[in-house]
Amino acid sequence: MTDRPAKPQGLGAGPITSQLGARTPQYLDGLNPEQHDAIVSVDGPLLVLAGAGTGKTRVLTTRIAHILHTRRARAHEILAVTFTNKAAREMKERIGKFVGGAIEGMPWLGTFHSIGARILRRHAELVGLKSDFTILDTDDQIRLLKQLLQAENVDEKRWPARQLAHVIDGWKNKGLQPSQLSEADAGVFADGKAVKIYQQYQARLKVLNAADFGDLLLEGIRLFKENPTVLAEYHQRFKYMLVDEYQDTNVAQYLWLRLLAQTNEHRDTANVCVVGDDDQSIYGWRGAEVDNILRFEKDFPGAKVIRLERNYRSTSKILKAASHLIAHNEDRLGKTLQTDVGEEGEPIAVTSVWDSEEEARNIGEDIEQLQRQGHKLNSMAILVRASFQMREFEDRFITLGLNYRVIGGPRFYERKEIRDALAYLRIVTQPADDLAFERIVNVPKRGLGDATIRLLHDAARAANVPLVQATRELIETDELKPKQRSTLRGLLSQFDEWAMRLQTLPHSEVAEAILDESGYTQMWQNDKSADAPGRLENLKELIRSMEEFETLGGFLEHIALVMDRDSADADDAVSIMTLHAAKGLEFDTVFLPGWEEGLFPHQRALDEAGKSGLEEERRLAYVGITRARKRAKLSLAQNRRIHGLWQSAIPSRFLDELPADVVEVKDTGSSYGGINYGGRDQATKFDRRDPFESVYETPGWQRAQRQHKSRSFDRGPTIEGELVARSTNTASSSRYKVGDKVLHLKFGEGTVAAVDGNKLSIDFASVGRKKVLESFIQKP
DNA sequence: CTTCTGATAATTTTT
DNA sequence: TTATCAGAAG
Repeated sequence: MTDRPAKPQGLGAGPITSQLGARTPQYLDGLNPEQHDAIVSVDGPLLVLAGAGTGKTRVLTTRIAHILHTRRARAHEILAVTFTNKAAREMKERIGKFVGGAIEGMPWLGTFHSIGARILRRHAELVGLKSDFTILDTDDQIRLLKQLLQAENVDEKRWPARQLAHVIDGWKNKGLQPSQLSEADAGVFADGKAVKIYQQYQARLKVLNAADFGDLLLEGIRLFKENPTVLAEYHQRFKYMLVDEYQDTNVAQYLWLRLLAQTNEHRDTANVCVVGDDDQSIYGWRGAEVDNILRFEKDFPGAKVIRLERNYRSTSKILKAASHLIAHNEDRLGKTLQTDVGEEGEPIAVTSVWDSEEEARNIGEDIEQLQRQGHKLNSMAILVRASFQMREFEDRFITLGLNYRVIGGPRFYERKEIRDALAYLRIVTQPADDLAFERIVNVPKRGLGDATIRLLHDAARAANVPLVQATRELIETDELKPKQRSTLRGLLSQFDEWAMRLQTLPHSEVAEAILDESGYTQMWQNDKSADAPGRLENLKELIRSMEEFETLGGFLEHIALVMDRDSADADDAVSIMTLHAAKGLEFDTVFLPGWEEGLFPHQRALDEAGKSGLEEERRLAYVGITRARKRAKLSLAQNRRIHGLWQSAIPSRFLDELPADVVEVKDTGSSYGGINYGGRDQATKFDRRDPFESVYETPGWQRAQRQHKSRSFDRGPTIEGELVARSTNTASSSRYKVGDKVLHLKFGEGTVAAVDGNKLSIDFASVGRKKVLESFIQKP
């Protein structure tokens, strides 16, 4: 019996019942042919190329509903991976609607990391861990690496632990264990010691019974490779696999998936469906390989490819602008989005303003105006390239009394007080957790300083036991001074006491007691600083959220892996977030500020990844514009304060890449010059010049010239035929010397008082001494 | 051992 | 501009 409908459209079927095939299921109503095809093609490998706003999530969730409905597999036999918790949650909700609320049955729907952790815990002993291992976050990671660097006598100034963490993360993203690295891979870090320390780091993690984010996948790969029977178990379990945002997978994730999707004697076809959009790949810096999506057909021979190109979100003008922009990228599979909205809509507005303050003011006014016209704040969003841009908007909105909400700011669990509290919980449940112990031994202050800690460390290392164990032994000796000894003894007995209480009492209750009895709460109550009350509030919130979890372990897992922050969705508020955070969302009106060279495209992306970096930035721009349903409003500031210093900026090259006929340029009175579109007139491409001045004397031009010259000497990543403005110019020495008379755009005339590389101290006639960047001054 | 001070550095995106 | 860190003084 087949339930596959003959036609895409359903026949107005009634509610979904568990009876098979009686009618065309309702969930297949209202789909376009491609979507329908993507949903019902459940057997064999399938690649769905889903452009922005083409109903990707709908396809994914409906597909799962379809598999369930047709009884091809049961809920626990479907593996569905997403990148973010948000996406996972959304999918759960939507599937829940199809299936009628019984979502309990989708245990294998989640992020790569949460599913990786889940699998790893079941077989932890096979990779040298215990099933209750701790998941370390970046902070822990860095502190651990710091210790290892110290032990290796590496100069931390020159080779910061943070940087090493990046290097190691990079390896892990590529699926590389220390043993798979050769001398040649060591790179320059700390004179090639990186591999050695990576090895030590991994060993240390095992001792600590801990895994970092990368391990959740990397150790999973090792587990599957070394234990074919375990892998076979999952082969049997997962009848269908689905992957969201496939363009964002890194090598490790790819390997992990491929192991699970392997064909073998038990199955000759992999029912794996991946959904993605190469034009929305924006996580290359995190190790994502667009290649994965580009070579899917090779990996899975006979794979079916379906393109979703009908956009149900944006007006044709918005879509045209976005398509035109992204067409400048060379590395893409190529799609042609067509609008289904049937509305031309408003043109893309581009506003040039004097500085970032004015930008915030303008956008604030626009928002108020829209609000007066009856638009909800919830339907508007400001998407920035870098999080520091957010502050200006927040400031402005506070003075305006405009409701806003910041999405994806500092995560709840990254706050100091939360991490401290968690460390207490961790050390109680997990006595081997040295990192947690170190974090809280002297918080609040107990008179246990460096000297004492070092002693504990030495003892622990000598005996090769965790710190807590070493401490237990040390307090029985005279190694410690009496005062410290009794303090430590007291602390340890508290640990024991709390651990005991956890056996019988509810964990949230014990947690509260821990925070009180340790003096941690008191510490913040005594703190007179402005943010102390907020921190206490956060601690309360922490305890409250613990109540939702059955076990403490479950709660700790949630904290480690889930970035969920309760956002008060109920209020009407403008959203402020980064472009990265905006992926997958949509708004009627989208404000895109800061379209300036150096900020967007971001200088670092250009410096570090050259052309591919530029293309990724362009995809980011594409993502930004395609978030808009009805209105996209771009803006750029001619001056921006980067860190204390004013920098002048030139318009983003992306502005030149927009089709002139759907763009409407606005220029506020306070700026001079204008912007030029279409890029036909090269002389005015970076057009922000004083009308009385030659083009070739503008700072932007001069800077570009200088960069252009200096670049022929170093072989840093460059972009052919593009003039790349760099904000800093570390290599060359200054063109100026003390006593030179100079001219600065904002500060006017002045005299050079000191030269420090490319930074100059200048005494200005009008504003006194200021530090400025050489690139922003000129000879009068 | 703690606290204060001054200096210095660093500013993208995140599971 | 801001946060963080090291060093010196208490």
